[in-house]
Order: sequence, then C-alpha cells, then structure tokens
Amino acid sequence: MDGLVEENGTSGAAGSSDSMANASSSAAAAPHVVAVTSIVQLTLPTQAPSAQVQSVIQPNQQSVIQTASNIQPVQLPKGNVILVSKPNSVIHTTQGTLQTLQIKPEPNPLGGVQGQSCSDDSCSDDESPKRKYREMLTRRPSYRKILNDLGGAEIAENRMGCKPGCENEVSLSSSLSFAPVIPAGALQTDGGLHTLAVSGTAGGGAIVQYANQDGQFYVPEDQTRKRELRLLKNREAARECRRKKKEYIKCLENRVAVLENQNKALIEELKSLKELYCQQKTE
DNA sequence: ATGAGCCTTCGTCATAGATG
DNA sequence: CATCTATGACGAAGGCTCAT
Repeated sequence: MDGLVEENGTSGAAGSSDSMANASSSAAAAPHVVAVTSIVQLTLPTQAPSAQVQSVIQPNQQSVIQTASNIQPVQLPKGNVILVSKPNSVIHTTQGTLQTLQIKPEPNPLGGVQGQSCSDDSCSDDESPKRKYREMLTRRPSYRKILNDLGGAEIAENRMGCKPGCENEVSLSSSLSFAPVIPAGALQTDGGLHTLAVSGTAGGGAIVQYANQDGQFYVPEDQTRKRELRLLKNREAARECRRKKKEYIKCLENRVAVLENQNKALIEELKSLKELYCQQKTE
C-alpha cells in the first residue's frame, strides 16, 4: 500500500469514502497514501487549496445514486499530486472512462519509497546517517489499534488471548525487575570487585561485567538469567507481533476483495438502471 | 554442480508508547 | 517515573530459482 496509488477501475482512489478511510487514517503516521477502494468523482476547484471528492460507494448506503450534498472536502497533504483525466462524468465503467488518480509520496532519504517522511527537527544534527534515518521513521500505530479501528478487534483479541499452554509465558513476565541503568563505562567499586563495563540492552536493562582480583571478567548469574528471560520474552513478542502483522495484512486483503466485489455489483446495478432509464426515455 | 541473487523467517537491539 | 510491551530495523541463515 505504500507509495503510488493508482485507480484503474477495480481499486484505489483518494480519501473520501469512510470505510477504508478508517484503515488509512489509523495508519496516520504515514502522510502519503489514502487508499480507498471505490470510484470517485473529483471536482478540482481552480484556486481553492482543497479538492472536492465524491465517492460512488458510501458507507452504510444501498444506493448507487448520490446527491451533490454528499460532496465532502478533502485536504491534500503537501507534496501530493492528483491527476484527473476525465473530471466530468459521474458514470464510470471499465471501458476507459475511469479517472486516473495518483498520489505521489515524498521520496525516502535512503532511496526507496518508505511512505514515511522526515519531520522537521528529526532531520537535523550531525549523527550517523543510520541513526538519522531511524529517527526519521515515525512510529505507526500498533496492529491492535488498527484492528480495533477496522472492527476486527474481536479476532485480534481472541487470538491474543491466553491459549491453553501459554500460561508459562505469561508467568515469566511477572515481577521481573532489572538492575538500574548505569552509564556505559562507569567504574564502580563493589567490595573488592570492580565494575568494568556496563552495556545497554534491549528493554532498558544493563549488563554489568565484573572482574575479580585476577583480572578475570564475569557476569553475575542473576544478570545473565535476567537477560535470558528478557530475550526469551522479546523473542515471543516478536513472533506475536509478526503474527499480528500477517493477520492485519490478511484483513486488508479481505477488505479489498469485498470492496472490489461491491464495486463490481454497483457498476452492474448502475448499468441496468441506466438501461432502464434509456428505455423509458425512448418510450 | 555451483555461485549469485532474491525472498522469507527468525533472533536481537533500540525505542516509542502504555501501564501501574 | 520506572518498568514493560509492541514493533521497526537489521543481520544471519536457509531455501529457491536461474544462468553458467
């Protein structure tokens, strides 16, 4: 869904119809794409900064026919381009009368289209490019949140709920407290022992290495156990996160399929209504 | 057979955001 | 505010395909 959205008859358009707009707005960190599966009529004002977008498919409505009162203004994010080739017809079929609509994202600083742009103050500084790039990436909403917005929360919750056999993992997470974070390289005395190094670790803990009087390094057993637990938990979390991501993508794909079918049906309905109208007119 | 290129999966790290 | 959780990024490993 990142990058270019192009409407060509079966899917894609700019944000107006609410159903998919929900999905896209919940991924709102990305300023680039509002992907909506429907046909739109765009009326581009000559001077106004916003475009009028009317969708043929409206949420919770049975009829194809919409009145002009449904027109709603849509603000276009800075830097996006909309190309409209045939702005005047309400009726669009797959025989070439569909409008072309493209939204072009701003390029990602490392080359590809990432869909996430660089905020003003995150691009400054003289840090490493890798670090700067990381900072430029804005965090997207969690899949749980997105699924909630999409109304698929029940599925997510059911899957996320504790299944038989997962109790161990849950109990692992309880009552773990990590050693306080000490600045890397700090030298502390601890009886006859010297802290030689402190390295930061995922989750905010710290691994402290000690040396005994022979100069041999060792890590206290407690620390290694805590680290192992932390890694185990994070491993599980990463698996779960990937599972949710797949589920989310599947959910979006299903949605696309449903909307495409709906779109087809509506086009058919429109066609037959048109024919009926022409028939009555000639009689 | 094999080396290159691509893709997928997994573990880990860093960190934003949530929680108590 | 300290701690925990969720998730993006990254690199390694393994599998697959294709040209040689």
